[in-house]
Amino acid sequence: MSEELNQILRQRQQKAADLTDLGVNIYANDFKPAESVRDLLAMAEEVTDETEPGQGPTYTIAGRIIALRKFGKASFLHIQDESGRIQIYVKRDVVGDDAYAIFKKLDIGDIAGFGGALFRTNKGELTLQADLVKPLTKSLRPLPEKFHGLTDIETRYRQRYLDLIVNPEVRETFRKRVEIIRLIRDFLTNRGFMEVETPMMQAIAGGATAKPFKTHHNALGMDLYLRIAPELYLKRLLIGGFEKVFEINRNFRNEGLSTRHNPEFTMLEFYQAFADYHDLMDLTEEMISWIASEVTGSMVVNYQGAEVDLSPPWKRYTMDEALTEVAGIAAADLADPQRVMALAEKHQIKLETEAGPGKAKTELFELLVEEKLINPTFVTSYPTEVSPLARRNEENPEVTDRFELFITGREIANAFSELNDPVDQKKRLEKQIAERGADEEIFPELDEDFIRALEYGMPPAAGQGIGIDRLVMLLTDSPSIRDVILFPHLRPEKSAGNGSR
RNA sequence: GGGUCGUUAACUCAGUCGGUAGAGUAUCUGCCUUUUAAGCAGAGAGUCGUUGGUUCGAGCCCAACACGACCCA
Repeated sequence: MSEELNQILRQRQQKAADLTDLGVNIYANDFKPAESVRDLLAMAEEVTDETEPGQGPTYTIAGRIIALRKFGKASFLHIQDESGRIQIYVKRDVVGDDAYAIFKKLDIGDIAGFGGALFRTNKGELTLQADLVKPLTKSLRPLPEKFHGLTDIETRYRQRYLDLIVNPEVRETFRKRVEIIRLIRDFLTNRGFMEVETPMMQAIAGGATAKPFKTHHNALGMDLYLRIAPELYLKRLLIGGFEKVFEINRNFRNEGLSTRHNPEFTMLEFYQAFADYHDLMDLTEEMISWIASEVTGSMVVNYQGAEVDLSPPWKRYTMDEALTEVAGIAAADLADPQRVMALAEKHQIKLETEAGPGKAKTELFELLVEEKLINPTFVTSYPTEVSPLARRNEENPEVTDRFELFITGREIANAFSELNDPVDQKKRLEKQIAERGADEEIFPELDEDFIRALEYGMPPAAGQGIGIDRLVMLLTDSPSIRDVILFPHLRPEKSAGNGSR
């Protein structure tokens, strides 16, 4: 359907022209509301059934018309601003014939300002009786239906502005997201952490194992990569003498999309000198349970029908314990590298030829244990083989002083006591690169400057990453990561503009 | 990358066996000064995702493609 043939759009444009003919600026910006809807709702107690319409103090508010019931010579409407919605009563006798003629050209979706006093209707609803009507912005497109609203998922993601206008719970989710991030800042700042910004564009995409996005700097004539992690830069700051640093920002990974993955996602990473991974488990427990109670009012949250208890202390397993207790694998099998490899084969896990028992064990864990960890669970003692940046355990160098945190079967955080031995670090990164084979996820270049920095001496430290999007999903009961990202990635639609699907 | 499901009016959805494209909301017209999913009466509104095929005839059957959702890798 072409634009000019669409009846509704045509009618709206006609009304806009009619308003212009009546001398109305349909995109005026000369009305400053003195109150918000919230301010008016706060007056509720002062307004009784006996309050005479048109009497009492007057207020001015502005917002979008979201419901409209017109009679011949009077109308009721609801407007919505950022703080809420309130009913407005417009009477021709009160505003006058000319203003009422203008008012009658307004539609659901238009933005307007109103002034007047509060009263209560026969049904007791707090209502502003307008003595002033000021059109502010003409809407040329109809809003989605009032009763069923907007439910089409694709339209909700592509036209998030519409989703936000008509679905209050969506606004609430994104308010909570902002609140969660603010609370994280408060929590860490209050503990002496310093928020920093490190490069999003990096010449060598390090700090994680993932495929990067590639871009190009024209003036320097060089390729750059969007970062897959800020880790190696934050560690440079530890070396520089900042002892507690954190960064909340986007990481980019050139991989598939799912309900748990978006190509750009928000990550908190923080590093603390003279701390180890046990300190970070304590801190994480405290931080996430506190945020949950601040945001949801409780440490017990409901996620997609499952009850999740975030009150500390949280369960702590080594990976072997988790495999034994959750997946029922005998401890003796886990102690024997050959039996571990056999178990992996039995579960049809495909491994690279270079992969050893550490990798096999981790794959078994992901397959058999991960999704069963509903309540928060720290899993420690990750194999050194799969942890190239983590410090080896003093008693058992085959594993690292590392943990991952799982809630509702999903990885929420990853942390470790940092490896600060430049010789071991260089060896492990070189080994990873040498063995990468066809694995494009491993960046083929060693970050020599990072090794050089380590050679100056990095204080013993622990560091952690927390996936903010997944944390927000948990605390807002959202089933998909796209529900907590304002503008999630979608393929371009063929033609925007006429609401086509 | 594979599988399943979906795409019909601005929105939410029906559409039987292949035989004239339907409803509610929204919109328009008339009446209506305390309504709130306002009401009553009437009207208009469609490239049935796209392209091809089968057929006398396709929203419906077949194929490819596009976009999306979910599951799997």
